[in-house]
Amino acid sequence: MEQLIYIVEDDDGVCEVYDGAFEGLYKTEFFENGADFFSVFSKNRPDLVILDIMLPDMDGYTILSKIREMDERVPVIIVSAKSDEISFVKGLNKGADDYMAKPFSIMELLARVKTNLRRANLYVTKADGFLVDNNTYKILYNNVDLGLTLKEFLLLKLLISKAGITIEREELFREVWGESFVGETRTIDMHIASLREKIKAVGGEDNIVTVRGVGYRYDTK
Amino acid sequence: MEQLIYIVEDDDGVCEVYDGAFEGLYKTEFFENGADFFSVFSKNRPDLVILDIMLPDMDGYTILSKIREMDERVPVIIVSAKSDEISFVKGLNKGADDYMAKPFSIMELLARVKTNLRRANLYVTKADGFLVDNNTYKILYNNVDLGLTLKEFLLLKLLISKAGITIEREELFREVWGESFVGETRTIDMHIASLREKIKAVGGEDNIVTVRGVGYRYDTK
DNA sequence: GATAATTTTACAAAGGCTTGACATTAATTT
DNA sequence: AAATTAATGTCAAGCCTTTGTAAAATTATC
Repeated sequence: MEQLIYIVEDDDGVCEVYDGAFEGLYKTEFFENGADFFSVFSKNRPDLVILDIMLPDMDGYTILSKIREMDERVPVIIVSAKSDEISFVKGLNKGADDYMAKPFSIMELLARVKTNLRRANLYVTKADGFLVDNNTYKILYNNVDLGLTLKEFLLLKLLISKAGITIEREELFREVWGESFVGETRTIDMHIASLREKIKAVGGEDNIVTVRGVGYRYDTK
Repeated sequence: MEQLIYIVEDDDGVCEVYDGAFEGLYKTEFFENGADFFSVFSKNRPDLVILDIMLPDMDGYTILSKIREMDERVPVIIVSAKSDEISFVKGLNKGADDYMAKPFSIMELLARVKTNLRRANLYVTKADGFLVDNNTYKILYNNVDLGLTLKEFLLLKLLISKAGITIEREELFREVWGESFVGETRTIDMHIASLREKIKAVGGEDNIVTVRGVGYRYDTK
């Protein structure tokens, strides 16, 4: 699975550097400004974001906060010409995963991207045989497509990405449905049930654990 | 919940810097060399490791690899006086989560530690042979799952977290049940009883002390 | 309008929690 | 020291909440 990187950067020269560095390694998409970025990001999630903190239309930190509202986990590397600590610390506090000061070397860039991808994918790759493809919205188990619907995909992806951690029903609702928990309904259970069924259908074990009174958790073997 | 950081560093001056930076924030333990470190690490796991890559007895990368063999998840920040990229890339490839070049600032150090702890999501506390895992809602005693229900989990967690302090029945009720104390009932006693039973079942002592007329207290050995 | 996806409804099954009666123990009074 | 009182320990029955499941109803998609 080729990994996708979104790059928010308005300087063409710098974009070319990225392009050269990532060629053949990762798929990239470039965005000149925050608005362009979010029009795509809201629909499709990359595996990593490289974010220039100095942009024309929107403050980089605002973008970062918005990203974190929409996606808690996608790795964000912020890039800045300012090498002062204030912006560095500020970025990390706002939920950035890493920081690079311009100018940076190709090696440093590649190493940082690699580490951050490794980190983000740690759970996924560890999740015994599952492969989550955010581009196609498919999840494969031992290379067999589970044939999930959108809600099922989001739900299982969330569970797998937080493998080992129990996710409260309220949070599941918020993350998958984007709403706050609404009263009593069997919706979540329904989707869990079909996930279990579909996983079993391709020979997978049922590693989705019910935590009574709390929520669900995906447990690795 | 205080988090524990292991620091492998042979330079006393640098150790003092860490000490000052982390004071009151995190609990720290220092190790001068790899052998010392592993003698402790094999028995007790910290929440994060800071590893100097230049050590007298063992190559830092060897230590890193050994850590990763033993623990896939604990965040490791490598620190090096060499600011060259080779060691940086090498460390990241060997499974380090972050990298800092000496000299680094306190702010940078704290920010990196914070981010890495956040990411690790290690929400686990250890005390007195107990391991409270908020991710799975399990409490282990000597690595054996007590098999607690939710209420039992919350109750024991509360008792352990306030070890040595007697907690009034009213407070127990409020914290675990989320309500104020309602008249006379044997509910709390029941749960205490099953806790004692379950702890005994895995060979633990009964360290839950009844304080007549007040409440209960967990006493550390 | 047909098909697929999602939510709702209704009910069953499980599991956990509470209750009340009674036993036991500790503190207090006589 | 015995008696009294109050608080806690214990047990099992039953209730209540939560979850599982199937099917129907609704909503979205093409």
